[in-house]
Amino acid sequence: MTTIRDVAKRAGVAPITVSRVLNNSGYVSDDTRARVMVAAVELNYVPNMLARSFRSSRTETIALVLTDITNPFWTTVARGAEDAASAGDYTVLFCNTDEQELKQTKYISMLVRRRIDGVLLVPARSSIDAVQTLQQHDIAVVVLDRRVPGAQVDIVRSDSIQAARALTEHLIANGHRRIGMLGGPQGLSVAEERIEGYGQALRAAALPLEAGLIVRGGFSVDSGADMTLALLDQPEPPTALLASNNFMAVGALNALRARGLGVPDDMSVVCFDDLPTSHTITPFFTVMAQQAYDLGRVAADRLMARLDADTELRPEEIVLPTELIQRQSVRRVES
Amino acid sequence: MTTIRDVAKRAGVAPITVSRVLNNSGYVSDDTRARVMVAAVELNYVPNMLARSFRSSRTETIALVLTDITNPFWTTVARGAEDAASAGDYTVLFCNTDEQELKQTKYISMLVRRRIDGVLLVPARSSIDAVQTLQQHDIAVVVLDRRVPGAQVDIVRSDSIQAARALTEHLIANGHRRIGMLGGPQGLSVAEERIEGYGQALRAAALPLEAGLIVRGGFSVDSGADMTLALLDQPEPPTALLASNNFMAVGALNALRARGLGVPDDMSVVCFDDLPTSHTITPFFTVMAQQAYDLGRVAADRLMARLDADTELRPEEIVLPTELIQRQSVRRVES
DNA sequence: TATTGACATGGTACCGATACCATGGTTTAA
DNA sequence: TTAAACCATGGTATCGGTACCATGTCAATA
Repeated sequence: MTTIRDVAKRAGVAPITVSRVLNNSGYVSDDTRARVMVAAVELNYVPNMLARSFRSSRTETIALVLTDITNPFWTTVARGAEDAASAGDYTVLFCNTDEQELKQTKYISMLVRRRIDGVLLVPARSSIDAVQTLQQHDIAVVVLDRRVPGAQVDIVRSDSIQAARALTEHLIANGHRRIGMLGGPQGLSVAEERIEGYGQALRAAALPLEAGLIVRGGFSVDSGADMTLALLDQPEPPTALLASNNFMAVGALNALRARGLGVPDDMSVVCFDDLPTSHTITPFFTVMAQQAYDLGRVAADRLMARLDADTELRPEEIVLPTELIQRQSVRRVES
Repeated sequence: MTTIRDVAKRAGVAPITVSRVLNNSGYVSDDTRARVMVAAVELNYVPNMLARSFRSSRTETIALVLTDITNPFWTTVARGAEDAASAGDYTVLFCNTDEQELKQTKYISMLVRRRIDGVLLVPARSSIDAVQTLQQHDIAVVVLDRRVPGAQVDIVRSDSIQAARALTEHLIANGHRRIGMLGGPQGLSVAEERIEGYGQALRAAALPLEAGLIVRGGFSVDSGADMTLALLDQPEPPTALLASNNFMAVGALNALRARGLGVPDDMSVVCFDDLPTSHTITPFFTVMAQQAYDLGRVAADRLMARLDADTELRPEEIVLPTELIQRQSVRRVES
């Protein structure tokens, strides 16, 4: 394997000069630069990033720690982050936590060992530990999608309260009075906020907030189905459901179908997070779409800004808008 | 930042002994091991993988170079690869080529600079260059999904010819005589093989192979729509379509819908690669499903076997079975 | 008893780049 | 004219681990 020294010898300069040429740092005359370039090409020189990173302690790598890459919402976020990082000459490492704190801890410690430059983190729980561990090791962090109480950290997210409120109001405007809420895990900020927004809309419409209409579970198809069945088994079931994400909504649909109920005829269903039109054959759900691609892109840009900044940046909160897309899963009822 | 030397000093041993403890290599007495462990914990020692990788020239990292992570087929492959790699203590780097050779070249060169241990490669074109570049730099390669003519390399793939033949036979068995083939890009082995299997089925059934019924394009929704329109504009359009992947099939559906044609009433449609049930609300397409998760898992396992092997392994071809899943997109016609 | 090999530990060099400092020459400003 | 600032290049140490080789103990074996 040819090294910087081989190139230096061939070009008749010192290794450090080759380094300067390759990194565009310091002063190098055009003549020397050309000679070095030629020598490098002739020797088919490939820089050893390990050596460079080791010495300079910059890996030019960031990590995206998220919950589940198989959810198209996160896939899109990942794509946005990768495109932005790639444009800034950073490489992205993806880590799936499956919403499990243990996996998250394992990944975080791996990232610290690797001396990664920065992390885009979707915290598995809203615990502050992961953020602190990273910050203690001087690794830049941008949190996505969720708040981390008490942490001094950048956050890029959508306005969940407002979005949930708008979705709920849409149902109310269509005459629904008993709306079931399929909530996310306890203690997760997005989950709490969506429930909060739901509550705000009910209060604003002077509708009763029934605890029995709010159920909680994970962001998965199975959980969505379970929660739906629980709501259906109530003495007075809701006429509409608000699912905290796309997978839950699909689960709800499955559960309703199993009970012989149709959407929207027997039950209206709305949810967060659209499914890409390339996947769903017939776009069907009325959804509150988050700008998934932008979420990833903006977060990556912020992280890189932080990495390239000369001075420490003040933590910032960036809130992206959401968009209500009306389709066929809501029926107007008489109220 | 505490180093191995700090730990050694505290434990009263030589740095190399600490290294032995941390890597479980060589002989270390239980007593010494315990002392070192304690010292490491007390000092909150975090190994520097950069230094280790630099010296040992093993990064414990593999890359998955694929065409488009937003296609759920590839997402699933990625998940399979990551789970397997993770179990073997390897980290995975994902790279999207979008089927563009330029991007692929850029990524490959980045991976070489990073001295990655191995690459799972879905070649953007069936060119041998990428494989050779990697092998020249002593980076292990396993090719996924596609053949690379002339390359001495492991391949993990499904049997496309057989699968396409079976799909076509399914259409023929349902009375279809004029079957349109939405083919993939020229020169891509999977694309060619699917067309080949289609042809075999026609020949076996003594049906004419009309060149006009075979169109080619990319593995995208838009391309699927374009190809479908081209077939519809023929003097005697087909009664069934075979799409070379899931996205093309969605595109076909869109195009048919735009022309006011229904599936399966006016046109039967089958395709390769299922869409996950968590995404599609109503599984609809009759598909030839590949074992996407296993494809990734098996490939990663093979790559790791290659990396851990003492001797050079002979290139192997691993072919995974596919499964025909019948749903609602095929209509029986009178023949 | 002598030899062998498993066990346990350490010394030193080195992986390939860059940080830091030093050295001249040339140009510009006071 | 002289100091300061810029330009161009090099020497050397060093980042934090591991490879390689050396050394010594002790039990098993011939």
